[in-house]
Formats: sequence, structure tokens, C-alpha cells
Amino acid sequence: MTLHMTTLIIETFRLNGELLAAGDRLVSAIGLTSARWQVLGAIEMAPVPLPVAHIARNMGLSRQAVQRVVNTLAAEGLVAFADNPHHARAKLAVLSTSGKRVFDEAMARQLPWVEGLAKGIDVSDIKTAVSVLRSVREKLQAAAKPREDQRYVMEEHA
Amino acid sequence: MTLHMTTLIIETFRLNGELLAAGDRLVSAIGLTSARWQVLGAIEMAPVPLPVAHIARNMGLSRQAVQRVVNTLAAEGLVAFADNPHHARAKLAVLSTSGKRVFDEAMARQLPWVEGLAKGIDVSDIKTAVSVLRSVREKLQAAAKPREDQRYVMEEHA
DNA sequence: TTGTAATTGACAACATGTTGTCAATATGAG
DNA sequence: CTCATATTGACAACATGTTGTCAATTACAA
Repeated sequence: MTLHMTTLIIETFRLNGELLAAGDRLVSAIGLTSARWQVLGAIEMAPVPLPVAHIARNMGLSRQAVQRVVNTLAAEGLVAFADNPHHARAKLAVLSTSGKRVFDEAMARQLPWVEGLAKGIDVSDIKTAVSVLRSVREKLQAAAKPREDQRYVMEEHA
Repeated sequence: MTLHMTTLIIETFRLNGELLAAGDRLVSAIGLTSARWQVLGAIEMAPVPLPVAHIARNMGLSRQAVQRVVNTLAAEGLVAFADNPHHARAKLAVLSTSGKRVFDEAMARQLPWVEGLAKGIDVSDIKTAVSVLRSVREKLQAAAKPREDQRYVMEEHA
């Protein structure tokens, strides 16, 4: 039944919009937005400091989109660049002291917020939803960037 | 477990991005984008012609975002405005002949695409995912626009 | 009827994503 | 070592979403 998949697609668009709006509300008081918060998180969560292009790949966004946000965060003093011994241009993004403080505050706000969102929903249903969304996304990514060993699936890619 | 909900949120962001990219690929050959396609669909699917502000509410987007896309589509001749007997300013958006043709072509491309996406995924799992996403979205919307009779739930809203 | 509130479209400013292009900098085949 | 290729950051153009403001229009209560 493609009707249910179509419904899932539309619901994904809507939830995405509501999540962005809710995230903005959640961290606006500390000078953040959903996008900046996510970038701070991607920098903080990396096991080692990474260049911006790496962070973008981890986030599934374009290099340039993340670069601009990182540059804004750097201009605001939340992110700093450390020298990269392996590459003269690709500096490593790290959180500054104030960046860590702001991110910690965002995380403190996030915890009860996410708990409230999850309350009343079966954990097994959430896991199922994650699994379905991931399956669909991986199918889309496979169609977008066909590798040699699966290219026979494609019809034509100008 | 808030971990699974956090994973669901991140996965929603990623799937949203992949869906937009895939939709763009799907209809770029007929001069559409994901956003324009969705607006054409919202106009076509309405039981009666509606003003732009109504369409925007149906889509869950801001009035102005949809207005700009509709104006672009009107400039391209895919959408026309019919007089509204109940409101002198708020003209009713309708698909032109070429708009119908383009939309039909988009739908023809969408069908096998959605079938491919759904293939291999349990219908019951897709339904569960839709239900979870909808629950989360409704919770976010309730928190964003509290009505009188549920305002006691809110902690504080500056 | 009158005046207030809600709706609507127009316009502007801005945030966040995309793609494309360019030069600088690794990386690796030969 | 040398040259083709890939990666990276900078810059620009653009698509699509947001919010805010304004005037025109409609709806409704007094």
C-alpha cells in the first residue's frame, strides 16, 4: 500500500518543521537556534576535533551549509579553530569555553523536553519508527549515490 | 528511554533532507521542485478552490512561504487565480490546464517511486511509524499553541 | 451602524539549506 | 618527482522556510 508510505512522507515533512520550530523555542533564550545547536552538538560529540567538511558529512548536510553556521558560531566566540597537523587549510573545529557552557545549557533544556515528547509512546513503537525511517533514508541514499556494485539497479543517471 | 526519541528526532531531520533531494530529482525534468510539487498537490487535492492562506494552513507552513511559491507558479502559468465571491482580495488558487498536466506527470512519476520505497517494509511498521510521528508532532503543536482548556499543562510561556 | 478583531496578500529582512566555481592543499599512481 | 585526482574552505547565486509589518478586507460584538 503506497498510501501509507505517502502519509509517512508527508508526516515526516510536518514533523521536521515542528521539530525545528520547537528546537528554536527551546534554545532561543540562550542565543541559539536549532541549526546552531545541532552544529555545536556535532562538534562536541565527535571523539576528536574534526574539520568542517567532516562534521558536515557526519550530519548529512552539505559542506557549505555547515561551514557558514560554523563561521557564524566562530564569529560569536562559541567555536574556535585548532591547527590541523595533517592539513594546513582544514583547521579543526572545537568548542570554546563559552561554547561548551552554552551547549551544556542547551542539553540541560533538551533532557526534560525529550522526556516529555517520549512520554506515553511505546518504546518499541519508537524503535520501529526509527527503523522504518532509517530504511527509507538508506534506500533514498542508495538511489542518489549508486556505487559500482549496485549501479545495475539504476535506470539512467544523466 | 529518551535516547530512542533523540535518535528518532535526528533521523527525522535526515530523512527530511533526503526526501527533499529525492523529490527534486524525481520532478526536475518537468520543471518542478519538491516545494512546487507539494503546493500543486495541495491545490489539486482540495475539494474546492481555496485562498493561499488556507492552503498554507492545510500544509502546515507559513502563509508567506506558500504565497511566494504560488506566485512563482502563477508567473509560470501553472496556477491561476479565480475570483472569490466571499472576499475581494483573497483570490482562489486553481491549477491551469498546463498545471494539471504537469501535476499529473509528477504523480505518474511518484507512484513507482513510492512503491519502491515501501517495498520490503512491513505495512504495519509503516503505520506504526506514522502514528508515532503524528503523536510527536501533535505534542509539539499543542505546546506551541496552547488553547485555554489545556494551558494548565504549560510551565511558562514568556 | 460602528468600531474592534481576525484574515489576507504584499513586502522586507533574515536563517538555513542547495548547487556551482575557484584556488589551495593533500594524496596517490606512474 | 610529477601530474591527475580528491578534499577543503571561500564565495556567490539561489530555493525555501521563518518572522515582522502594513494596508485592505471581512466578520462580529455592542
